[in-house]
Amino acid sequence: MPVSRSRGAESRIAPLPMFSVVLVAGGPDCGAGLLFFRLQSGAKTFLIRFASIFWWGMSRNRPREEQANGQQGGGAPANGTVNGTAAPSVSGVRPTILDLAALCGVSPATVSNALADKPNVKAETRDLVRRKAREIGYHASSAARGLRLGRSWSIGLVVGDIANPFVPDVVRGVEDVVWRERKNLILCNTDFQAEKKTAYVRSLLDKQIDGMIVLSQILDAQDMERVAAAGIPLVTVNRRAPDFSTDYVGIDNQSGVRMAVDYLVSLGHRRIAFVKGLFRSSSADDRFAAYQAAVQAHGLDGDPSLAVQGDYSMESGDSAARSLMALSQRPTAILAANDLMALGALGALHDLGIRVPADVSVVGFDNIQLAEHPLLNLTTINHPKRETGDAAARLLLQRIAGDRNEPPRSVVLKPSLIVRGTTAPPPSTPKPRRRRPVTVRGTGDGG
Amino acid sequence: MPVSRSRGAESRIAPLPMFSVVLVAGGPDCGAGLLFFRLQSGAKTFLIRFASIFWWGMSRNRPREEQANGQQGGGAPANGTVNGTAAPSVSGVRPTILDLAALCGVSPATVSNALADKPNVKAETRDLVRRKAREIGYHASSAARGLRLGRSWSIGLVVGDIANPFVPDVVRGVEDVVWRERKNLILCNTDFQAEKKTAYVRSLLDKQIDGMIVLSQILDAQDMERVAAAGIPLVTVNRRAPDFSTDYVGIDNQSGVRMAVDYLVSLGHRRIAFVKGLFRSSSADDRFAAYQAAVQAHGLDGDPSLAVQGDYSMESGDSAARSLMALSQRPTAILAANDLMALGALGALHDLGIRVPADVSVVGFDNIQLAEHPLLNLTTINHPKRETGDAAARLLLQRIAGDRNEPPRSVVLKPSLIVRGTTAPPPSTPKPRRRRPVTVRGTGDGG
DNA sequence: TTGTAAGCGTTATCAG
DNA sequence: CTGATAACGCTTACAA
Repeated sequence: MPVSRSRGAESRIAPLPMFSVVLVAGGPDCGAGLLFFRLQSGAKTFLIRFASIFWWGMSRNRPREEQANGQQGGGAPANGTVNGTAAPSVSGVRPTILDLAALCGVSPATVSNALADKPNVKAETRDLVRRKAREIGYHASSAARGLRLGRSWSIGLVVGDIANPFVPDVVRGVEDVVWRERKNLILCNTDFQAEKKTAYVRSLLDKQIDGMIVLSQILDAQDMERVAAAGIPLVTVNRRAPDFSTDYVGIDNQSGVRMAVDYLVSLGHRRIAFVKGLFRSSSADDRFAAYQAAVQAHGLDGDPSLAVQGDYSMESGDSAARSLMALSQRPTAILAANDLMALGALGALHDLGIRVPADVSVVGFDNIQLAEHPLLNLTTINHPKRETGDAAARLLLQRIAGDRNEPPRSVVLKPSLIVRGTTAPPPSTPKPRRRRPVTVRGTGDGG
Repeated sequence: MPVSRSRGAESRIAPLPMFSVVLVAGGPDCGAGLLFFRLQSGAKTFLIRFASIFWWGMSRNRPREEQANGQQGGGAPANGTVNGTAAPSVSGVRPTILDLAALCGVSPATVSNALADKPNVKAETRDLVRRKAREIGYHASSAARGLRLGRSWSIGLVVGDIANPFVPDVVRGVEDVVWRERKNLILCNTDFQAEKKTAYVRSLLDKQIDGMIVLSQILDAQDMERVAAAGIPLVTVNRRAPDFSTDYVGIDNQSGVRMAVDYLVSLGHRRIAFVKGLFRSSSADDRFAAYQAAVQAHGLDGDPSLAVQGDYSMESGDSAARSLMALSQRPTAILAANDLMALGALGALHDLGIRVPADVSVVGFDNIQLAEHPLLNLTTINHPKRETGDAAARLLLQRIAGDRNEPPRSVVLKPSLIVRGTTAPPPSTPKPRRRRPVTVRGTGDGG
């Protein structure tokens, strides 16, 4: 079927090979004559719309059984203009609102209103539009809609390293909430590189994202300013930006660490080592400060060599443990600023033939999924990861929907102590308070 | 500074509270008089542009030192139209190409060309435009550009569960490649729910994504058709869609399983159990089929009760191991279709007091990050995860850039055996072939 | 080398 | 209740 015959169309249809022509919508039962064809040629598909012809030849609400064929012969010039005569146009297969309007015999405005469930459209019309829309598979272009409305229905999620076991759980929480509003998630993995971070932020702003969540990192001042200037709501997670106050979700690191130390002390430990997290991370600072405070509060051995620097990686936990065990006066317990380092320490101790928890106790922070594996069985502080993502997303959505001038809100989640198998009284301690049975998921120590 | 004085603007500026007015760009050294102001009121920021006034009062390329103030008094009607007189317009803070054009004293077309590095623009002009663009922080709206060009510079990544430790590594690989072309990643977490999958696909299509990667799942026929009809390149990973041939990245499951079985046999095992993956997953099928083939090839005990169903979760590995150990004739080795199940099995065996590898050997598949932890130390088949993501993204980008009619390509990655501490000769076997030196520390003592 | 103008597909406004 | 129309911000023929 040489559809490409018509005059005005040739310039757009280009050299057409053999096409199979299939009626997609329209026809006797559709109220508007033969209208939509699907052209298939190999993998390529086009949708031909005779939208304009409809306007040209027929009275608006004429019901059906029109001359159901032969129309494609009529040459016609301009295309796209909804008024006068027009040629069939070949589009990249997506029907537009104009198509749908023509198909239903209403104006595009009405289609828009009908689809948006605006009150000012007759139920009958609305149903017609909806039905036809489904029929031809119409979906509004989000580019067009975004351009018009200045929104994009997507939110940017900036993470440092998605492969860090802590991160995906948070992402999961975010996704869950965001999905409920049918917004999309744009995942930005910065590798903690300033340049990549900046570039991603720019890209997100160009995309007119509705909002942004930044996980465990800070944006530099300029980026923050850009985001603020664009009026994009921002929620920071785990790490506050200095000098900028934004909505924030975090965890009470202080009380988390405190619980761990308290628990260790209750077991009888006096020399408790700490493996610090990454430099310049506020959560790392918080946790370390809390450790120091707790040590002081309990009047423990404040030997500064008990605090060693790590970087949140398993390797750093490994080497931290080795250096601690090399100390002339070993600690009897190691508290790490995250689970990965605690697991690293566990590995090192195992290697060194030091028994856990008989010789040394180990406590982590985060409670990543594998921490509960029977062979690891790590006592740790639970960081509610999914809840974190959930809260961040909620905060963001509220901010998007609501007043942007309200003061920033914070959600600080509560950590909890999860006692597993890597903690016990220190060696040669004349049994202190009774140790809880392992595997119990209690919080706080029995005391 | 009562900027809102001018006539035509009032309808848009709305009831303005106190604003602080800051000169952003323009001024004596900018070639176009005072042009850009930033209005700040509380958290809200506006950018005021006198773009049109420029057109109205001044000759085009007039250099500088114009009447540098007092312009805002002049009432002016229409705004946005580049010709005649116009009022200052208040936009949601983003300068548009028109602003930049006016600021540079050139047409928007020239700005566009300059920014796109088109050859037909004088170097001088190009540099001017670029400089000014940076100065006022101009960035093209991707909605507008996307609308015009029908692309979006984002690619959809459909995963089942981002929290599965296998997934983030693949995502990481994808992100890495995609980022190089400055495309964004839209993360779609389907929870393996058909309905969510469909909805996400639709949403992605609405967004005019440039391409799509589907990880470890299949889209139903209708979704596949939609994607194909929209002409969106699609790469499937780990799992082929039946009836649709697409670009594909996977791993040679067969040879992976074969390697594992061969290795176990070489250690002397004859009763090798298999923990199957999720029903209806092609990779699970492949791996199970490969197991069966290998068992047959080696003439091993084909006892069907040695094959138990799992679902890729740790729990299912746990219960699989328990049921296997409850058999009257126990296997001497357990091969699991993924690491999570293998780890679950490890846990169960530990619980049951069965020594690994002394009593039973365990082999996993995937080599997730924690498998190498000294306390787990799981012998496994490495699945190159990052490379998988990398390859998928490459394939996709090539397809996007290149001819979409070329036949689909497949990349099948090679697995490799990673011998760690969970494998050894079966008990009471009069030393078979020499066992490889166990490179890493043993495991399974537990306490 | 630059400018003009026509869209891309929506939705909001306002008029019927 | 429905329709015409004007944006939204950009790119790309085509014209100058």
